[in-house]
Amino acid sequence: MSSTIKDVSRMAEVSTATVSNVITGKKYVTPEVRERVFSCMKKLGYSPNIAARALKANKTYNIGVIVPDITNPFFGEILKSIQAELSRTDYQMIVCDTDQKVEKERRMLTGFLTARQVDAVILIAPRLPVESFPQNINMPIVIVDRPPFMNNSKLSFVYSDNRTSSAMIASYAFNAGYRKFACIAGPENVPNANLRLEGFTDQLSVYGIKKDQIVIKRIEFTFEQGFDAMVQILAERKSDERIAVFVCSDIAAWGALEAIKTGGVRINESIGLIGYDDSFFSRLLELSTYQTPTEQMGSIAGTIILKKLENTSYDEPETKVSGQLKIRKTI
Amino acid sequence: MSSTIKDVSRMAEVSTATVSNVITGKKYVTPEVRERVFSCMKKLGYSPNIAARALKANKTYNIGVIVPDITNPFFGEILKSIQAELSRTDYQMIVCDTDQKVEKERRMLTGFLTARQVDAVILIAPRLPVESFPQNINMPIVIVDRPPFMNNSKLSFVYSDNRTSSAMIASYAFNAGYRKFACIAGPENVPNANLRLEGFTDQLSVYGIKKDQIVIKRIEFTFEQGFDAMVQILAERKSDERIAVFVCSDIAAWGALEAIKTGGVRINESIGLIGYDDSFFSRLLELSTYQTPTEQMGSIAGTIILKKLENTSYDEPETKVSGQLKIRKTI
DNA sequence: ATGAAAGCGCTAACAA
DNA sequence: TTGTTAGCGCTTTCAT
Repeated sequence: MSSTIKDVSRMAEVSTATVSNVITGKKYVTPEVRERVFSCMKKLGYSPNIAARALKANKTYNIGVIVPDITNPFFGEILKSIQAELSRTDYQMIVCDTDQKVEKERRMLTGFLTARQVDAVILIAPRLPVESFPQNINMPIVIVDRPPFMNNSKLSFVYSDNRTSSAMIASYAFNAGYRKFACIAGPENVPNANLRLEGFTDQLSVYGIKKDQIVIKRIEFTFEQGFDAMVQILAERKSDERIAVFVCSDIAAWGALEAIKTGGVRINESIGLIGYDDSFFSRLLELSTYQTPTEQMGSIAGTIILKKLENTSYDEPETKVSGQLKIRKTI
Repeated sequence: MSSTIKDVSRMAEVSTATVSNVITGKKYVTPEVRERVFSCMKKLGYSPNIAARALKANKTYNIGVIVPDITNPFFGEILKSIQAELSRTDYQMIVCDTDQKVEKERRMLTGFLTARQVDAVILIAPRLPVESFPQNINMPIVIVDRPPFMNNSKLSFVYSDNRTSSAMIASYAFNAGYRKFACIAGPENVPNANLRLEGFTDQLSVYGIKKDQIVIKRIEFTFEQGFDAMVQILAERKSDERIAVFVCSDIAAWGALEAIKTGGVRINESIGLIGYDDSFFSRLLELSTYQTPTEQMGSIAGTIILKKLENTSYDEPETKVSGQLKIRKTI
């Protein structure tokens, strides 16, 4: 066991209150006493017990962060910039990976909301349906990378307009001369995945291309499933048909790209490929994609959560950020 | 403010001790009382205050995890399997990214060791020099992906033999017909980086190739620096010289690969490239590399830390794991 | 300017 | 079987 405030007070021959005042600096203490206390703290290797403080102040200085997949650098980048923001303060992140499972997400969120182990929560790209989102929220929550879906003063959203950007993608592909389209879309329970599909197909309909003419595959956003979906598309394709494929997540687009290479099909001639997110590695693969500003999202999320924490009346329900189309070699 | 054990006890008309016994299940309580207590807990939406428990038990159920770069999927994979292990229990991870800075690492480690905010620490690929590693360690620590460097019953190491595997790489390159070699090595304060360089050059010396004939570049393990180092190697290379380049980290190898492509040099003919780690994306780039078993390391680290936590006499100072050479297209 | 003491919410030793 | 109570380490009010 290490030393307590009592040990310090005894050694410095003052009361624990005085030691506390020295530590917090909230009350004036004569310089000599302060010096004595400091030196005793050092001698004893004293440092305050966080749990005791947390109990007293009803504040843990922990922020729960729930993320779908920590090995995906897209989320890694967001996490990093959140931490960068928090590191200016005493707050730390408790990170939980849901493995892309709604059930785990629900359990973790409920845990955070009830156990008072954290002071606030940041939810990255959550999948919990609106209707089963907790109602009685007792701490600040920031939701990153998902369009606003409910109104609650505790809640803030940091997101980008996935529909508009997906429409841009459709326009680009059409203008590049493609007339046949496919979309490898995400799970139906990921709102952004639906928005991307809708933005894409709606824009194509403007060019007279009906939704039922578009090949649509629903997958989970993984490399393997992206690969498999593309294999199917290739198999169903009439020979020499030129298709623009919008894969709604880079990690799946990498899989699709691999399938194209494996299949010996010429990229950007027979098949045009465009992803979404612009995870770091897309640059290396020269994948055309839409760049979501991860760093910006993360740092805004961090800033908002800190403001909410220090000022309960702070209110910034929605922050929209935007990225840009990155055309490289695949379309 | 949410409800406390006192509220529950009042409502159920029992003492707080009884409520506590119901919760912990450590003492027998008559079924009727127990039911009554449970129903009151539910009615009040009660859940125990973690900070109070932590204070009482002197245990936080938090484990501090310090990682060099959370956006690097190599570390992401380790984190994920640590969390998978912890998720069977009540423990959670407090994740800190050091940004590859020794100073941040030191600060975070010291923080964890003193503030009693965590019950144990997992250090992933730490850079802190042996001599400045904390001496009086008061909680279990597991060090992942760094060779054992000190003896302390609180400390355990999970690592792989970087020297031997790097020697294998040298042998492979030599046997593939290369006679000119380069090594893009890591920072001098990363022990594994040195081991990789040594394993590589020592093995080459067996084939009669002296160290001063080998082109050696020291970099920080990033994409950009890998790129730059390769640009230099290419510039210094005599035309038509065939060189095998060992880049001691995949993330830098990706940069090197990019430089080779950009430079219009033929990979695996003029330049043979081999990385280290086998981060997920290396497969996509068809980079030859050495596969470090991240999942295994993470889950072993998790298991060990849990055992140490529940059984202070548990002692498993070193666990060595091994990976395998993955020869793909770049050498 | 400093100190005494209460109390944050919980658990556990001891009593009844 | 259940209750009373002390105390974990800290902060803060109220005295002095």
